[in-house]
Amino acid sequence: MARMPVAERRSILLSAAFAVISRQGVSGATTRAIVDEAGMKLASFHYAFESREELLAQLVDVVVGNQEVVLALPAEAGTDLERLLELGLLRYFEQVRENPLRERAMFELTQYSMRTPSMQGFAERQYARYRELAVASLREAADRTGCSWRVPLPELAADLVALTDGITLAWLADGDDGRARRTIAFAARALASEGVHPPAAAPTDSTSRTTLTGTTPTTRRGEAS
Amino acid sequence: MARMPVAERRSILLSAAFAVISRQGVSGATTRAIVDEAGMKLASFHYAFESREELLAQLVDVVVGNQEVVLALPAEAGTDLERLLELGLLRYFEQVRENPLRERAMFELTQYSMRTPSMQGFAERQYARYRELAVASLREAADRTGCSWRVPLPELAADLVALTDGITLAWLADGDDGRARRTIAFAARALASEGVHPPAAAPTDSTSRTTLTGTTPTTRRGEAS
DNA sequence: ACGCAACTGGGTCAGATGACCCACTCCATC
DNA sequence: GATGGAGTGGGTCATCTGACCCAGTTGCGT
Repeated sequence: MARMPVAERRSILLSAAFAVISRQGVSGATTRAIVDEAGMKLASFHYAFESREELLAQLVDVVVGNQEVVLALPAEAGTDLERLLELGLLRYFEQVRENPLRERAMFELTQYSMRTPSMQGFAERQYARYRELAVASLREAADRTGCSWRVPLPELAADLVALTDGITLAWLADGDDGRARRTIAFAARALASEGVHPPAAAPTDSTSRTTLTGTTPTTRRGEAS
Repeated sequence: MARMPVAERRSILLSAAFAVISRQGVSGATTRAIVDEAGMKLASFHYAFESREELLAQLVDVVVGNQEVVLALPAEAGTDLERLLELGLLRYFEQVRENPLRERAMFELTQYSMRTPSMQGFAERQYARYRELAVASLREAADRTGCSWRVPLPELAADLVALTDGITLAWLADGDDGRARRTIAFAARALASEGVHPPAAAPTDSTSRTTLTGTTPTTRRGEAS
């Protein structure tokens, strides 16, 4: 109803589309359903976007850009690496629990793009982004606990992404909180066992294992193997 | 064209529907697309099934029943637990690689059922089935290597399912074989570290850890973590 | 051979859907 | 306060879709 710049209208439509998709799936996100969700008239849709497909393509872009969590590390200093990872995963899980529809919509969009020729590459980009975020989180977790990783970080990031995906999917399917939390404990254990423990023991390498104040020591390691 | 009993017609239509879904998604599996795939006329569809929805429901049942692999243990006796698990996961992965469309269709059906009220419970049953299969595979893997599990088997099965799901999903998204194999190695390591090693060492418990011929010792343990 | 019920073909129908159109109405600017 | 274009409303149109129908055919048991 109200007059508004195209940009804002587009953005509202994108949000509305995401909302509809999370409830009805991509195929349920018809132009009419979307404008209805947005409280607009059908004509406004084609004023803002060339076509439904164009909106979907843009939505996919926005969504990849906005993706933020794979592992949500808590602010407080955790005790050891495993516990820190577990807390991070639990926090991620809480986000999923709070907003399951969001996750469903993400899976929905991924699958849609996987079988839409013109969107080839989106799924790839999405997972690249997930791993990128995972790398950052894992690096931070190691830094904070003064650990370092035995395997290349990007590789471990892929493991983390696989675990969170699997945990999320299973939880969306059966909603079993307890199981999800137990799997998270397993995931934390598994990931932490790829880390080298911090206690001021024998420095395994020639590098002079400096302070462990939590900021500087980048803990880059094992880029081979 | 040919005359055939309803049962066979139904089964052909179900296969055709699965094929269409793997290519076009559930929403692309219109009655027309399905009968086209099956080489039938539209009327035959409604002769065999009440409605499209009924076909979809039956498909979902069939598919859950046919589900077979989560971990495909090789026939030859593996060396140690980790290696055996890795080989099993690699074999599973080969199956996925050979038939990616099948996996896509499975995810598609899962998501469809998750947001279809009348099919609530399918996703749940599907994951229950996965875990059931995983339990069997893990038990066999332990038996074969004379190991036992430190955590309850059903719990470990959930971990395995999460891992295979995550690995499969990531591979479907980016098709990176190397990464999938590296994540599989990680998964094998992680799972194996929940097993108790076989070598004739000190029996940790009072139970008289009997033979390890690979059949009888059920290796049930830790039902209480 | 014959009857009849299982099965098929080629249609119809109503509703949904994406795309699009054009007369109208605001509002900012001059 | 005139005016031009950004934005809106209420349609239309072709196509797709699920459901359904009914006159015909064909194979099987008798």
